[in-house]
Amino acid sequence: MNNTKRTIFESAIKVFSKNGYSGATMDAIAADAGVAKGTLYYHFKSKEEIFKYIVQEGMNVLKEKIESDSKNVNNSLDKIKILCKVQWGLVYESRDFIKVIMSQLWGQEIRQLELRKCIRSYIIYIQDYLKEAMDDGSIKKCNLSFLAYTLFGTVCSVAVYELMNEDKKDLDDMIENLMSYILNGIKVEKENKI
Amino acid sequence: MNNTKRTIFESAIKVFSKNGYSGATMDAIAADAGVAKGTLYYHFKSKEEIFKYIVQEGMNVLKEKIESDSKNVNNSLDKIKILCKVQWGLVYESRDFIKVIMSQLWGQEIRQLELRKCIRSYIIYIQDYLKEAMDDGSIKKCNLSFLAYTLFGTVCSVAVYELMNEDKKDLDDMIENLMSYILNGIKVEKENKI
Amino acid sequence: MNNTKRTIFESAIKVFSKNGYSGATMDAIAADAGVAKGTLYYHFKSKEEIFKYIVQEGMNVLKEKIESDSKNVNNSLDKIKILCKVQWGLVYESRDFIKVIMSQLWGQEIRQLELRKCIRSYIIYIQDYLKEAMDDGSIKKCNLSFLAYTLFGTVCSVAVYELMNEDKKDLDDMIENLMSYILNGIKVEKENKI
Amino acid sequence: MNNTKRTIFESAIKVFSKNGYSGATMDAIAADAGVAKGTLYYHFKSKEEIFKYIVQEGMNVLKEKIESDSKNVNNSLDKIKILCKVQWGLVYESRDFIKVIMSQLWGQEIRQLELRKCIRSYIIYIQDYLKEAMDDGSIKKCNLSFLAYTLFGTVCSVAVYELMNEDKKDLDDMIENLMSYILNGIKVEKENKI
DNA sequence: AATGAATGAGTCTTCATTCAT
DNA sequence: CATGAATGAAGACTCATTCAT
Repeated sequence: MNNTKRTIFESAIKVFSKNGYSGATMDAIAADAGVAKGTLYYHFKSKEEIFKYIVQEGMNVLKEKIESDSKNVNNSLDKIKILCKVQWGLVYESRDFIKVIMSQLWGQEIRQLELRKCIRSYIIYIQDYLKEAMDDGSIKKCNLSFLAYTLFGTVCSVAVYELMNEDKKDLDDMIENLMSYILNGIKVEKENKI
Repeated sequence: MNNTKRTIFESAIKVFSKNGYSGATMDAIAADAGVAKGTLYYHFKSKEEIFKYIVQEGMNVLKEKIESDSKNVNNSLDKIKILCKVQWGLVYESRDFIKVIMSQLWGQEIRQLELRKCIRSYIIYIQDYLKEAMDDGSIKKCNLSFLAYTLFGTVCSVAVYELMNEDKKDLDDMIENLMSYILNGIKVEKENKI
Repeated sequence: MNNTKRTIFESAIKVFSKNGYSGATMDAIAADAGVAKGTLYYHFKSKEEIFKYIVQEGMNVLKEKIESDSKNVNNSLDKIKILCKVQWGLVYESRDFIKVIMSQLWGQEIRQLELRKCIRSYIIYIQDYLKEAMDDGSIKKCNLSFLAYTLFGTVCSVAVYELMNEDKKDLDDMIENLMSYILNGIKVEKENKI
Repeated sequence: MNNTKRTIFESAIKVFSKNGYSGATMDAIAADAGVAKGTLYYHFKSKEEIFKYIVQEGMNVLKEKIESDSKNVNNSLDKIKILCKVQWGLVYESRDFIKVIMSQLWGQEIRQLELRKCIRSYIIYIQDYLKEAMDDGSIKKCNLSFLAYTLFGTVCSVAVYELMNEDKKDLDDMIENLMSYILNGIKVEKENKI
C-alpha cells in the first residue's frame, strides 16, 4: 500500500466511523485525505471497494493479534479466553468503526454479502479453537458450529453495550463478567448449595 | 389504526425487510400498498416516522407476548426462560425485519437514536425479570444491568445466526442450546468430575 | 359574506400576512379558521380566488376611507393630502398584508395580473384628485398619469421604509416629511436666498 | 467567475426574470444553460445561493456605474442627479430581473433577509451623496436617513411604472419628470405668483 | 354546508462515478 | 499519478385540488 492509498484508507476509516456507510461521502473522504475526488478512483474501484478493503485489513489485524497473543499459551481454554479478550478489545478500541461493520452486516448489497463472507471465515477460525478445547475435555461437548456463532455473538453483545453506555465502563470488568457467564453460566447450581 | 394506514404499515414492513432502510423507497412502499405517494405523507410525517411507528408496534407486541406467555408461571427462572424463548422466537419469525432493526441500531440519525431509546427501555424491562430471579437466589448475584445487556445480546447472536445460516435450523434446537449456555456455561467443571 | 366565509377570509389574511403568498398553505388557513380543508373550496374556487377576494375588499375599504375622510374638505390640495395620509396610514396599519401585496405585484400569474388591474384602477382614481388640483392651479401642470403613478409610488416607499425599519418611527412624522418632499421638493431655491 | 459558472449565472437571470423566483426551476436553469442539473450544484450551493449571487453582482455593477459616471462631477446636486439617473436606468434596462428583486424584497426567507441587507447597504451608500449636498446647502436640511429611503423609494416607483405601462415611454422623459418632482415638488408656490 | 382522506404532478437536492487533461 | 469539473439517475417531500360521504 503506497502512501496516497494509505492516506485514503485512513481517512476512509475516519469518515466511515463518523458518518456510517451511507453517510460517508466520497467528497468527505477525499477532503479528509487531502486529495482530489478522482484520486480515490485511481486507487479504489468504488466506495464499496474501499469498505471491503478496510474490512479485510481489519480482519487480518484481528487474527494476527489473536495468534501472537496466544502463541505461548498451551492450555486450550486459556486460548479461548485470549481469543475473546482480543476480539472484545478490538470492539472496544475501534468502537466507531465496529458500529459501521455491525450496521453493514445485514443487507443484500455486494459489500454486505462480502462482509458476511469475511465474518463466516472468522467464525470458522474460531471453531478451530473451540474444537481443540472440546477435544481435550475443557469445554462441554456440543454443536461446534453453533457454539462458534455464540462466541461471535458476544462481539455483538459487547458492541451493543458499548453503543448504549457512552459512559465508558472499565473494559477489564466487562471482560471478566462476560467470560464468567460464558464459562459458568448464570444459574445457581442448587445441588451444590448443601 | 384505520385501514389505509394499516395497509401502508404492512407494506412498509415488507419493503423495509426486503431492501433495508435506505434501500426502501417511498415509491416502493406506496406501490406495494396500492396508494399514491401523497397518501403515505397523509398518514405519516416522513419515512423515519413510518420506521419509528413499526418499531414501537413491534416492541408492544413483544412485551405483550412475554407477559401473556408467562402469566401462569411462578418460578422466576422459568419466567426468564420464557422471555428468552419469546424474544428469540420473534427474531426467528420476523427475521427479515429484525435485520433492518439490527442495521439501524448503530448510527446517529434521529430514527436510530429513537430506536436505541426503545431498546434501552426493553432492556430495563428485562432487568425486572432478572432481579426477581436474582433476589430469590435462582441466578447468581452479579451486575444486573450488564446481565440484562448480555441477555439482549443473545438476540443479536440469534439474529446473526439466522443471517448466516439461511438453511433454517430447527428453532427449538437452537433455543435449547443457547439456553443451556446461558444457564450453565460452556466449561466443564473439573472438580465435579471426580 | 356569511359567517364561515368571513372566518376563512380573516384567517387567510392572517396566514398570508405571516407567510407570504406561496408560504401560506390551504392547510394552514383551514387550521386557523377551524374548518376542514374542503370547506375552503366550498366557499372559494381556489387559493388565488381567496387572495383576489381579499385584495378587492381591501381596495374598497381604502377608497371608502378616502372618500369619507375628504367629504367635508373643499380645497383640492387638502384632498390630495388626505388621500396620501389615508393610503399611507393603511400601509402602516396593515403592514404585514401590504408586504404580501407588494410581493405579488410583479409576476405573470393570474392573481398577479388581476392585482395589477386593481392597482391600475386605483391609480386612475388618484388621477381624479390630481386633475382637480391641477385644474384649479394648486399643483403644477404636468403629465397627469405619470404624476398619479408617482403618488402611488410613495405607497411603495412607505412600505419599504416600514419593511426596513422595524423600530417603528412615528407615523405622523413620516407623513409630515414625505408630504413636504412631494409638495415642495428637496432642493434649496438659490434665487430666494438673497 | 469561470465560463460554466457565468453561463449558469446568465441563464439564471433569464429564467428568474421570466418566471419569478418560485416559478424558476433548477431544471429550467440547467436546460437554458445547457448543463446537467448536478452542475448547478457544483457551482452553487442551492437555488437561494444563485439568487444571492446575482443580487450581489448586480449591486456591484450599480455602484461601479454610479461612481464612474460621477467621477468628473464636482457639484453635489449633480452627483445626486447622476445617482438617480443611473439607478433608474438600471431598473429600465433590467426591468425583468428588477421585478424579481421587488417581489423578493418582502418575506422572511433567508434569501429575502439577505436581499434586504444588500438594499440597506445601498441606502447607506446613497446617504453619503445626500449628506454632501445637505452640508453644502444644495438641498434642504432634513432627516438624512428618511430622505435616502425616499430616494430609494423612487426606484420602486419607476419599477411600478415600468410594470404597469408595458408601452415603453421614453426613459429620458420619465427621468426628467421624476427629477423635477423630487427637486422642486409638485405644489405651485402661491406667494411667487404676484 | 361541510368534511377529510386521497391524489400525483412538481421540485429541490444528493452523490457515486466518469473522463479529459 | 492526480485532478476536479461535469454528470444524471434517484429519492424524499410538498401541497393545491378533488370527491365521495
